[in-house]
Amino acid sequence: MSQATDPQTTRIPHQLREMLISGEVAPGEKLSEQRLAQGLGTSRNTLREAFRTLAAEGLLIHHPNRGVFVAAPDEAAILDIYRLRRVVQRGAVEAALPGHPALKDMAECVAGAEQARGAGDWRGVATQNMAYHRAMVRLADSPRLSACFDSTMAEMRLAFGQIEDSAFLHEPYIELNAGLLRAILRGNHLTALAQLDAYLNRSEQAILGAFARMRSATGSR
Amino acid sequence: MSQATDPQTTRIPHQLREMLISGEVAPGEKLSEQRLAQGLGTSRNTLREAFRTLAAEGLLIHHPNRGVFVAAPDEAAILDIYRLRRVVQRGAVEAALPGHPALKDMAECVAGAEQARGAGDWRGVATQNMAYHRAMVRLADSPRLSACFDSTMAEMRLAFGQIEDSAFLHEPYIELNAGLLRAILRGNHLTALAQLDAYLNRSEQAILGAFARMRSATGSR
DNA sequence: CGCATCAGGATTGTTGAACAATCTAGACTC
DNA sequence: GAGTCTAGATTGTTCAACAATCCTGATGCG
Repeated sequence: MSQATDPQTTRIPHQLREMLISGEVAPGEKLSEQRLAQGLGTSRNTLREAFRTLAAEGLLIHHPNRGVFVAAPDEAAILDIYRLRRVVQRGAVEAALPGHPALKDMAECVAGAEQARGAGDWRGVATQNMAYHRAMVRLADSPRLSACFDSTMAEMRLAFGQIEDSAFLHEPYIELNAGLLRAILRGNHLTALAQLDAYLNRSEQAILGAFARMRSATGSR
Repeated sequence: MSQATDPQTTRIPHQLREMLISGEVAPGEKLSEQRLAQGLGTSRNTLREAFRTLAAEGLLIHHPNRGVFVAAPDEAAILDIYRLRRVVQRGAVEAALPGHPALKDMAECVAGAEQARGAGDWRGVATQNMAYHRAMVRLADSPRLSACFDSTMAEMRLAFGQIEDSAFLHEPYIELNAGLLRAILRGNHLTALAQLDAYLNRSEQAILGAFARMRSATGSR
């Protein structure tokens, strides 16, 4: 999957991104230049270039003179992300045209999520759910908007990495996603928007709740 | 204004960004590592790190093994940017709450634009216009959404850098901006949305028209 | 004349070493 | 126990070098 085509310049950032969204490195963790460069088989300078790319995407945080850390979105970040989602995804639904290719992608994500649920693969459900929403944003036919939304969704992955990523955080949304898609396909934008709001509110609450439980379980800060 | 605090790591990208949005380097121009590093008083490696940051923001384009170029948004990019603007700015207007601090910023931009027009400073009018719209997006209270919008607006600067940046590309919008702000302050969201659409359509057409004239004037491609 | 081929030079990609600047951790003092 | 200080580790930054790639112009052919 991740082959060496252009090598290094493109491979290292890709590889790093994979490590981040797969949870191979934990949110908040410090990434040592020396150690990581050795681990990736590259030099410090090349790795630092990749750091800049990922930092600009919001996946890494650069503290001058202190090092780079895996982003660890907190409650404020979640609120921010959902404010963004409300704006972007509402816009996408309103822009939806019948027969748009992204609608097929969304349908496939719903099917894929159901299949993953059947296999008890909650991580797969989460992945399909994210793919579903990214496909939804593609309804707006704006690569720039999609790019912005995609990196925001990658940040969400880092949020999930901090909380217990259990089933009930994903299971309820399979049905909501399916219903929302049906409303869009039916051309019923009002219903679709209402269902989108319902999804976003419920999802946001669930994540914030998980954060609250984490705070009270482990040390406060 | 641009002093050396954290030096280098933050100064070089800032300085580069200034060069880009000020038009000191032309859209499409190739940036030689050796020459630019010397000009900025830094090393190739440090400059390359800055390149990565700016490339992630969309201001520079990185062609592997060929070099980095100043982004030169074309017609497709303009269409894309305006699709994004429609989604984001509509969302911001809908989210606007009475008394929001950004409303004062918007008012100041309108005043600033009128003043610049009085002085015949069209570049100043353009700057105030952009600041106005960025303030509008701040109505949504989402730093991430604002960051996305801000870098998109920076790209617009590069678009203007390619066309004749004459008065009529900016003058008409001072009034439209003022009217739109009044509608928001009045709490009349429907009128505000209508005026926003009017602004976006007119502005988009004007830019695309300028592009068309440029194409027919200079060589096609 | 147009076009393919092919050096040669220039530029980017990438690394390793080195040193300055800064931070971090642990020892020490009071 | 709190504050201070030193030593070590890490980041910031540069340089020099070489491999890989691209670009330019010259050459030769049809």
